[in-house]
Amino acid sequence: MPKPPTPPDRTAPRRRPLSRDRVLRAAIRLADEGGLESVSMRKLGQVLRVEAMSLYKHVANKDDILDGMADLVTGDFEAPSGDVDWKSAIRRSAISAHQVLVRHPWASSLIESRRDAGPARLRYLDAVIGVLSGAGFAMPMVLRSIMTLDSYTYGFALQEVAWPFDMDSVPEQAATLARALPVGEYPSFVAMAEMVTTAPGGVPVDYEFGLDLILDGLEALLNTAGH
Amino acid sequence: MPKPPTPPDRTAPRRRPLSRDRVLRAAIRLADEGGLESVSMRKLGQVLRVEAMSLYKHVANKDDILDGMADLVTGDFEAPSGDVDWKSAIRRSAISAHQVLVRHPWASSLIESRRDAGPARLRYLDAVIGVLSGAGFAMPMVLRSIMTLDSYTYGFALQEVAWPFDMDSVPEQAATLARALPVGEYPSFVAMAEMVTTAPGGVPVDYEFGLDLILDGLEALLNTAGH
DNA sequence: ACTGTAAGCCAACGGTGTAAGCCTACGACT
DNA sequence: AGTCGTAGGCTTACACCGTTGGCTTACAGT
Repeated sequence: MPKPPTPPDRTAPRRRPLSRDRVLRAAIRLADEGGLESVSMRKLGQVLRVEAMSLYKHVANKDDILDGMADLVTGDFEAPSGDVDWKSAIRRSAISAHQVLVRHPWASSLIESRRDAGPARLRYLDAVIGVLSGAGFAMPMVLRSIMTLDSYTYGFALQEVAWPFDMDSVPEQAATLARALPVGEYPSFVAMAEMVTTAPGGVPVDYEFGLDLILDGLEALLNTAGH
Repeated sequence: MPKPPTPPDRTAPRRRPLSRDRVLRAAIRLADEGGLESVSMRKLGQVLRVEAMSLYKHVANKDDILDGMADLVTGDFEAPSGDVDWKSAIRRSAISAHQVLVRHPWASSLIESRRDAGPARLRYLDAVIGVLSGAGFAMPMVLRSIMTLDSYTYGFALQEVAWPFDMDSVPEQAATLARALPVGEYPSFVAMAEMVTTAPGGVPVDYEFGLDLILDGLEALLNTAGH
């Protein structure tokens, strides 16, 4: 009788083994639900139905987990394609990155604060560098462009997720905020808050505004440099 | 004999009393030296020669301390002046903010992640809003401009302080980094690294590049809107 | 002189990351 | 078939963390 590799012992539920990838994905799920500070070794072990210390067989330490999480979500960024003009390629990939970052509110600060870039980040950076230098930017300019674009993207996502009110019910919340302020102390700020409360088309907080501002500026620099 | 309000008992060294401000400044000093994660109630009490629990007489909890730290460094930002043209006023204040942020490497992520703005931040925002709307920007545009400028500034500082190598000895470090990469895997990235190692005038990572890019873009929008 | 309160101290609880060691089942090799 | 190395779990323990609650002291005001 060809016994299966493991006897089907019903008492031992035969859970599938841990792996670095399984740990990282569980960590990401935890962070998505309860924020970065709610991912701890013990809670992680709990959702994986394993003792906390067992995680260390698949992961160096918690910092390694954070590195892995950062690189995993970076892997979801859509790398710029070399098939279209540089501007729309970069635009498209930047928007995709921004979407990923708001989907994982904890990711922006995490990625930016990691010391060494993981393979996914390297691959993404490599693609961006390739597109920009292929478009005619000199290397120092490529570096500056990337710094500018990345700073804006991560900074925007960071501000967005820390925004005091969720984007849907802005008006009433901004109103109560304005009421809580010492009267007359911040007149311009209050005027701004009032605009936010009464804007007909909703609040104009769109990532693409600054993105296009930067991209147009870069394009202008590219043209005048080669004029 | 007119006894002083407290008898000069030499055995009790008569340390000067705690205060919220003293706690916050000690916390900032701790963070400057050892990073944000080295700010703990116990260490804080230690440098203030006080038991950890005594801090709670002057501070609600640790989050309150973090809020206070964020607002204290925000108070060091130079608010834009209304006496010069809007562009150089904003430019000046943005550069000052950036300088403060690199002086306190932990501050960028902290300020951006705080939910409610403190008084210093409100005052700064109020001044910026005043200058921009005074320059002729419509309110929605003011909001967009601030979002863009702030995102860039905080994002840049964040990237800058997490930069793998300290800015002085870049070349050799970039060289070893490039050597550590799987050969041929990231060709554009390696080319970039080589540029960095051999750039004659140092690495062109300047905050002002992106800043001027954004400011020029805003200026152009202002002019075409009123054409 | 009494008394209320402000501001320090102390002990303890539940949480964190992780070092060290143990145990057991599996795969490979003789 | 028997042995053994090891991968992958578990257990214990330690040092540190933020914070609750209660205690004590010293000073200010009546």
